[in-house]
Amino acid sequence: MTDSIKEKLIEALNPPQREAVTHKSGPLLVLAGAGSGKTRVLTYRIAYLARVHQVNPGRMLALTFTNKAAGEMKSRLQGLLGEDISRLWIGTFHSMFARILRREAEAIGYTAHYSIYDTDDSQRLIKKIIKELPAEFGSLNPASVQQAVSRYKNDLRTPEEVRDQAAHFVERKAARVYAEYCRQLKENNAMDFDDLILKPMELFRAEPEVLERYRRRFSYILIDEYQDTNRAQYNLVRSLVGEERNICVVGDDDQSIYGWRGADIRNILEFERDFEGVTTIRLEQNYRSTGNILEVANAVVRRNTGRKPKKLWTEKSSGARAVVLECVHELDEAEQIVIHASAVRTRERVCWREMAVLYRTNAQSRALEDAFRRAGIPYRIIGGLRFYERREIKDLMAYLKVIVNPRDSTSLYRIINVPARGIGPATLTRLSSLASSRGEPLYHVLAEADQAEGLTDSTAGKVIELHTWMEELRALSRSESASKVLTELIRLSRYEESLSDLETFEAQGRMENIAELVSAAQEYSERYSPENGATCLEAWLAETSLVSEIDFHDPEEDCATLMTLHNAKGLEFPVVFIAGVEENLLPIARAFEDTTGAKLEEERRLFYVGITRAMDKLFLCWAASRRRFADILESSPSSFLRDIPEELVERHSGLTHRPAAARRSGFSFSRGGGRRAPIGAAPPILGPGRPGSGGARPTVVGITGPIFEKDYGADEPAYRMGERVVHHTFGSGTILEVSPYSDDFKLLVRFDSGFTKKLMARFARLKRE
DNA sequence: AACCCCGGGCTTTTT
DNA sequence: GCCCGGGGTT
Repeated sequence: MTDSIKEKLIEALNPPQREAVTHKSGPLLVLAGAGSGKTRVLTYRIAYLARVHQVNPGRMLALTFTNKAAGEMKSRLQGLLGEDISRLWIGTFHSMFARILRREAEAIGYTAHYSIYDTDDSQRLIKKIIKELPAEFGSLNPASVQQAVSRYKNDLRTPEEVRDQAAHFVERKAARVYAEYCRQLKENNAMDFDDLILKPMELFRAEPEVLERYRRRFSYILIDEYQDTNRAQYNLVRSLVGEERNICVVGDDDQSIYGWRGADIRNILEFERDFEGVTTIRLEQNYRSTGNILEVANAVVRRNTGRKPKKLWTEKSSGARAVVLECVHELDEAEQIVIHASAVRTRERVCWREMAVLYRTNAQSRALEDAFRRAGIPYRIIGGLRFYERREIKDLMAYLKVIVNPRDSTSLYRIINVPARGIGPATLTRLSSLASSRGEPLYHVLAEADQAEGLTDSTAGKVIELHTWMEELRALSRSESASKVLTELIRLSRYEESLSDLETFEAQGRMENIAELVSAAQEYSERYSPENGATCLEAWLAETSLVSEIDFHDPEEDCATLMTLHNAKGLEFPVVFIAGVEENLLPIARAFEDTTGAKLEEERRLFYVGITRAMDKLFLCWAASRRRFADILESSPSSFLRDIPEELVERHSGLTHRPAAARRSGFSFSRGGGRRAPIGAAPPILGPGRPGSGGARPTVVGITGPIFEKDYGADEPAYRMGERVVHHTFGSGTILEVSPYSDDFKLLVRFDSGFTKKLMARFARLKRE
């Protein structure tokens, strides 16, 4: 019986993979190159331990970086282990330790209802602290202090250490803010992302028997993307490794791209020193990319020093050359990407979902997004302003945080006057001085607002009213689902009414987001099962605080994916475009400030990560100029491109044909012409290339026409530019702009009263004049 | 207390 | 070019 399972698990593996999967005990380091079957090794190893070595699944802890990676491991293990997977501890560092902290919070002076602050929440708190401190602290920038504090925490430095070691008075000031920040976090019964790693360490130090309990519990620890762990994470895990030293880490030093977040590449380079007698296994066979793509990747990363030497190889054929697209400016670049994406799709029968456009900074997404929308290509942007970071979502979540954790004054500050209910700064100051004089959290004194110094009866009444319905919601949350609490909250807070009064395009978008949040709550409430006595709302909040956009990435939907290079790690696509391969963008300008060259090497690894996402076709794009803020900057190709041997690429240059002045004359040089060639008539970009540069791009100008002159045909808008309309509150006006938006139209209307408003056609209920 | 206008800073990447 | 906060006005 066991033998057949054993056979089944190892038959699909190559020799080093098999060795990693069957390794029984003692420290194991798997250096897994891009696309070498890393996830397969991890999941098979877990299954093998459970089925062949009979390790109880409840005693294995598998840590990943993203929820997506954890989800993928779980779903693959589902097939191998069935029911047993529910007992495995698989999740991100942050979610696993958040879970442990919920159970043990009391031991370190928190309650199980603690709030989790994201970067934005932390920044708000820091900003408030800076305001409360003497005026000379006003020079501090909250965002940079937040970053510095995060860094201090990841490096395991206390506020006192930072203060005593401060080399500069700015740092001494930051240390002061850091100390106060820690104090107020605790007062708010709140933890930031870094605390989710640091507090368990504190817990284990304070309560050795708790540590012992978890150490005994996790007899096998596995870590994915080990190259991205920081010092704190490493120390935390090391404290959990038991006598048997059954720790298995899988990573690739060439894909370490989170140094700025405190990831310490030394963790992987020095693993062998830290765990004596470690077994090291290298996975160098790549199953993802064609030979050419792999050679491009190797050529780039080879330039880095301080890496473990390795060379990926493949049995696949060499495939097409990588295409270098030389563009005039970022709009041209976006157009070229659209053109080539359309051409590849027609020619190679690739669907949209098999294509990705990767870039260094989120700001680059706008031009790309516009081009995709104009061309009518379905696309999806991952990152940028993430769903849970939108204002209306954060507002509602802040209410919920206060309901779960009334000590969370930072969240209360956020929503006490949102929507406006007449509780302004003056009232807030009086309430908070009442709170501090009593040594109670702000929320507690809301009920007694009538006793606060200098508040009018009517203002105090408003405060008490707020407190009353918040208490109703609190009571509700103990027995009802998260979605019930949320819908009641929306009703009682009159949040939607405050938006719907506006009738603008923006307010409409916010209302759609709220509807989406409600359905997310409903979806969660349906699958919620009580755990550790946490209410549905608490559990939902805990989960949503730690999810990221990429976790919602639905591979079924036929959309092209646009995202940053960082977000692309761990994914693969048949066709990949990397946009903005320019000096000072990739590598980013700031990388040159670092004289050690370490930042530059990280940028190179980032480029390497991007290249190795591609399975069959790779496009590297750069533009000779790029709009940044208000002005246009000249740019030149990335020095990384020079590292790629000429015979591996094929160049498409539009530079000789495209005067830079084209930008000034409006949007595009291809607009005026009306030659309508089918998209499929693109130039033979996939055929044998012309080595060297310089060849003019044949007829590309001609084919841009139909893509950008999209006629709206069947969904012809009911409104036209220049048309005169009447709105029931704003009066008469003229339509300035009509643009499609999901299944509706966005209108820009200048009213005779002088206002210019953005409206959604469906809701504006305009009449013709 | 709410609204409006202006100026400054921002864009590196994220659990 | 956009968002936020500050300062002024209503």
